[in-house]
Amino acid sequence: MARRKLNAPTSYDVARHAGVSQAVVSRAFQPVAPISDETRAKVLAAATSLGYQPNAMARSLITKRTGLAGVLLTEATLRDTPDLLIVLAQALLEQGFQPLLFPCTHEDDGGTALDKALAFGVDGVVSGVSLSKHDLAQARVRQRPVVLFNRHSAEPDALQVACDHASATALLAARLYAAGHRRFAVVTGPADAPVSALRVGSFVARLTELGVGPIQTFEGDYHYESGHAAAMQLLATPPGQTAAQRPEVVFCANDAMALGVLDAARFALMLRVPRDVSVVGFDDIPSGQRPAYLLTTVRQPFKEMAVTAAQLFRDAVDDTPVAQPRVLAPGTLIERGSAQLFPDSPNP
Amino acid sequence: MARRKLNAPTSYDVARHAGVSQAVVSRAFQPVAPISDETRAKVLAAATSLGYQPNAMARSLITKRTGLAGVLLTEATLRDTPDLLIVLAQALLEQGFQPLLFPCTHEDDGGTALDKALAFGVDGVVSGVSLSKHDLAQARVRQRPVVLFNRHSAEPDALQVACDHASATALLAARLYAAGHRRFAVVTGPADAPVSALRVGSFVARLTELGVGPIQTFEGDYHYESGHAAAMQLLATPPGQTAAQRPEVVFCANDAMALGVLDAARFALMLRVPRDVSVVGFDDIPSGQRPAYLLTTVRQPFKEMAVTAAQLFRDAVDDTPVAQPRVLAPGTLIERGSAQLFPDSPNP
DNA sequence: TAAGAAATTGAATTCGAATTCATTCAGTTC
DNA sequence: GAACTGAATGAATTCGAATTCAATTTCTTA
Repeated sequence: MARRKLNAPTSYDVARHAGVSQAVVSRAFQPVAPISDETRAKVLAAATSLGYQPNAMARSLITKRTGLAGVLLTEATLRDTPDLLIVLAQALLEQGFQPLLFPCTHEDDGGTALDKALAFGVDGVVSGVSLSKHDLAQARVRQRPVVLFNRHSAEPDALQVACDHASATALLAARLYAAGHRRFAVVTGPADAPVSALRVGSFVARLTELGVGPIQTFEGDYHYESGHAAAMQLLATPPGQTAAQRPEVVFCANDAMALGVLDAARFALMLRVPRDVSVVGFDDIPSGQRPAYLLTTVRQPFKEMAVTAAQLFRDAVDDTPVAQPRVLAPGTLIERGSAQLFPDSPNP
Repeated sequence: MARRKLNAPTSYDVARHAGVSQAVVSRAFQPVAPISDETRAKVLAAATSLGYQPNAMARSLITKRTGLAGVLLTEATLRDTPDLLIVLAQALLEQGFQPLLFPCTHEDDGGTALDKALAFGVDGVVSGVSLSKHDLAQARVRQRPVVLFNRHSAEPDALQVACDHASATALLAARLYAAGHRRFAVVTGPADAPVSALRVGSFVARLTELGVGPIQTFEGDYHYESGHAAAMQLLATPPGQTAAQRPEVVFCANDAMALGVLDAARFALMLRVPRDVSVVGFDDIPSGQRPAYLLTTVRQPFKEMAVTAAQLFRDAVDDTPVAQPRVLAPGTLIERGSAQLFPDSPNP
């Protein structure tokens, strides 16, 4: 590899310029170090006049710190909830870490991404994709903390921040049942999506507890289109069937699919929502909030979750003992117009 | 700073394990280097058995390469067009660079972000925010190439990939004029947004050429809400005015605002779109494609732009001379249902 | 078979900042 | 004024891999 010259001044250049030793230049750039105020001022002046910035690689080589936070997220997450990346990046930045992004096409790309992140020397990782026991062990050996974001690990001392999907959807199920609904359908995310399993699993479990019979299931892929397809299959009234067999409620593992269901119901199947069918999603993405949709859904407190995750991350990187290694943030049911949530409204 | 121990094996450990010198270990990890196949195999075997990965910092220190690409994007871009980040990240990854994200709250945060990126030792930067001549000069001195993405610089040899906003909106203006429209309004992005200036400027210029009189302007901020507010002001028929003075067309600098205009027109002002008013946006975001909106808009070829930008980036980092330092990608008018684009449909 | 070319190898050096440790100097204390 | 304390400083070392260059081995070729 051809050696290329960089015109960046080094600490020696600054030292010469300021008439001090290289060690003093290094000390001038540390927040607390044995150096007099006047010397530091002199050095800093020389540094700015030369346009000097400490070389990150040389520094990291000795401090074992890069100031980088590996951020592992699925492309689905990036696409559907871009706000998450924004608030997470902001929160990490606030704690002094620069986010190094590892977009994962599949849920099981986490291990590869983690390896790459460790190879880049990240101080730790915030992972919104699943990681195996083995992956986590590897990070642990390397002394790199991992904060799981909306993902779970059996390791007892794993750091994790998640929305309490299960409680929220159990509550939702109870609410819908209390409103008089008895025929339910669910649209799941991909089979390997842990969050979808949690949301749908708890929803179905609660309904089963309540004595609701078989629940139709459609396996989607988190995308709008699969929600649309799901509705066409679940809500169409085939010849020989009556509307009385149509599900009264379609619960979707995320908002993107719920919007697909809504559009299919309204524009393709000519159903009235929520009179003919109630549709509920999960996430509270912006487009669901618009008058064209008014989607009833569950909101995840991303901002708070991101801030918590970043704090956990920093504490773990600093080896500060953390009081609460697992944080569950409550989801909030957002009642808008796409679902009948009260028993008084007559049901067809 | 307390020195922390990392349990990662070094090249010396591998060397001892394989019975060779450290230099040979180093060579075993380079694609082309003076080393025999059997030695390399032996070293690689020892390396995997120890779980060795070359230390990125030590390597960068000497090669002056980190494999990092600084990615500067505004939060508005991240939020409104999350696909851009995904395709850009993928394209950079394909060229062997890991994206280091610098989210910018304001358009003029670019300089700060660039400084930080250089301090982290990125091999170069892809910037979706404006950078001053001074910023670009600094990157140049440090030998770090900058690829401007949908941003412009007066520097003759600046690398840039952009959508041809101006041509697309000029064409759009002509199409709308030809369809018989004469009363126009525009909703701009923030005053300091260069892309908005380009889109709206060219749209207005073309209309002016065609002899269209004064065009109402509303300064938005790229968000849905400001589009909604714009519509309430531009499209409401105040007492003493007639609908004949209402704009026939509202062109918005991006889709997010156009959706706000659409919703306000339909749900707040009870206007029929496109019969009462035509609404056009720019970007082609997913929600505009849905049956609930069917927004007529201009699509940017993000995928192609991202791939081109990543190739430019790699060539620049490798000092490969680039044939075409400035690439303009054409925007495509996507005709859906929110605008009357043909003269034959009668105008009120 | 000897001389020369080509391919491998390893010892030593390098990258640039942080840190250790010995040294110097100013300021106290008795 | 001697002995001591604490703060500031600089020379030397360190981090871990890549590279240089001289040394060695192997392969050609006349």
